[in-house]
Amino acid sequence: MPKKKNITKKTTKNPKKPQAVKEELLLQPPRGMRDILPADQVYWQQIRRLSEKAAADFGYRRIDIPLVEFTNIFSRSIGEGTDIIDKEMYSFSTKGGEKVSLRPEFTAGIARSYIQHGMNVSPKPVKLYYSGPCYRYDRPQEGRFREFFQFGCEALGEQDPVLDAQMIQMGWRVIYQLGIRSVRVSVNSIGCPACRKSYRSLLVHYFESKKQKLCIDCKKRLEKNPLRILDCKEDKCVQVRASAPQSIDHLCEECRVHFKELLEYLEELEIPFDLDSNLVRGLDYYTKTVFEFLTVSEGGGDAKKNALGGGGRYDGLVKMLGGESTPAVGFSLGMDRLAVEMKKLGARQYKEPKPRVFLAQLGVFAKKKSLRMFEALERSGIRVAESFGRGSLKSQLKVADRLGVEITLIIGQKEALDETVIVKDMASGNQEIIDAGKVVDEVKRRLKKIGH
RNA sequence: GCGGGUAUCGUUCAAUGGUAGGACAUUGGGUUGUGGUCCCAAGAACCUGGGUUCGAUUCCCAGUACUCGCCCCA
Repeated sequence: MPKKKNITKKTTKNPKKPQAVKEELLLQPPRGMRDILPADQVYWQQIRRLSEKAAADFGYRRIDIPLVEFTNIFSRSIGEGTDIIDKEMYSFSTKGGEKVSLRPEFTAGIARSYIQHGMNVSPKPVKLYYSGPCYRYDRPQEGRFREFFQFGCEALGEQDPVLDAQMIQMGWRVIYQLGIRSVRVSVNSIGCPACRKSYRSLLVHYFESKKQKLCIDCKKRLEKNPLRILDCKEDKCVQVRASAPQSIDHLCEECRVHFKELLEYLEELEIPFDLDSNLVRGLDYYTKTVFEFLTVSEGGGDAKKNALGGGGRYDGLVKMLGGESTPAVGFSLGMDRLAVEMKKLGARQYKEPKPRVFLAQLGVFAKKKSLRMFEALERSGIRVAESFGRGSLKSQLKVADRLGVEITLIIGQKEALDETVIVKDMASGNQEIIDAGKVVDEVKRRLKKIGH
């Protein structure tokens, strides 16, 4: 009785002012985060399978690295002045006061691991692949999330351009095999630090003279990161740079030869590529080769380019992080974008293994027997479905039917006692009673007879 | 960071200034231990906070999310 009073008091008096503001419990993850539900896994599984197969085929071995690294691992390698570092990192301090960040990409962490574990003494090149989530605090839109998944490969310790070609070959192959036939590769060379420096001053000199015609952002870029002006989508900047000096015309001899050889390899591989002198890429650590994988989709009148992945050579990165000078090259693919593209195209999906047998039971005793029967069937490699939680035979058969199984095994009270099982052929509806001990062999025989 | 659009059962669509209806899906049933079709039933929703109003899911504003585009990128 007194309880009741309390309750009414609470409910009638409180609504005016909620004292302690309860934090609202939102039944959704933070912005840019999302679940990948079973229905979509048919694409993801296909991506995982094909990409890992390609990595294995080319001799790459898996590496897993932490999701969290010290912030300066990223800021030093990717570079201050890039959007990724300046605006998009999930950075925080730990209770111990360490400044850490969720990885916005893998390459920096892999270079760190390479140095830490002394991989420089391993046979070269050290070939690694990875996949997993990355985080960038960016504005979500189609195919872009704050938590996104990358697959990628890195080859460290080899400077031969044939590795650059292999990277492009692998990335291109994965995308193509996933059914995205419209994939194109754009390649460019931004040179080594030496030739880039002189190219850079040429470029600055050029843009300086046309500064008035550049957009606001590009005026800033002119000081911070002039190469990125080549990336700008603003009309006026596009016009201004049309006659800007191009990096490939100003490569040093070594870089020029490197690039020339890469192109020859690509021709040999018959991979369709486009030279794109404006391709720069956002990260600081790139040297020489840079490339991107794009799809071209018709967006009304003009074709829209959509980046599925990219990569390049980063000969300076390992040294930047304190290791010995190590040439390296890698690429990564945006798995989310691949999935989006596959969905659009109605690309081939991973086929989930389907059960061919259903096990139905009636009554407590039979249910117990079924548990053993299920295990026996599974162990002999027969995929079995069940609905042990359901009581009526009718509803169980309904489930069996929906699953499209070929055979249903029925164990009722009587069969459980007799050590028998009813074998029902779902297509014809015919059924027959057999010895419980012979179920596995009988089912195998019948499935074989039916075939696929 | 900037602009446009959207916001109703799990999904997809309706209607409505007086608290909402269908379809698909789900669960149960159409006698006792037998599926597909069919029939019946049930559960299940107005993003959040303000404002206008006697009254708002509906109108207005803000927030948030989603979405498209810009920027950037995978």
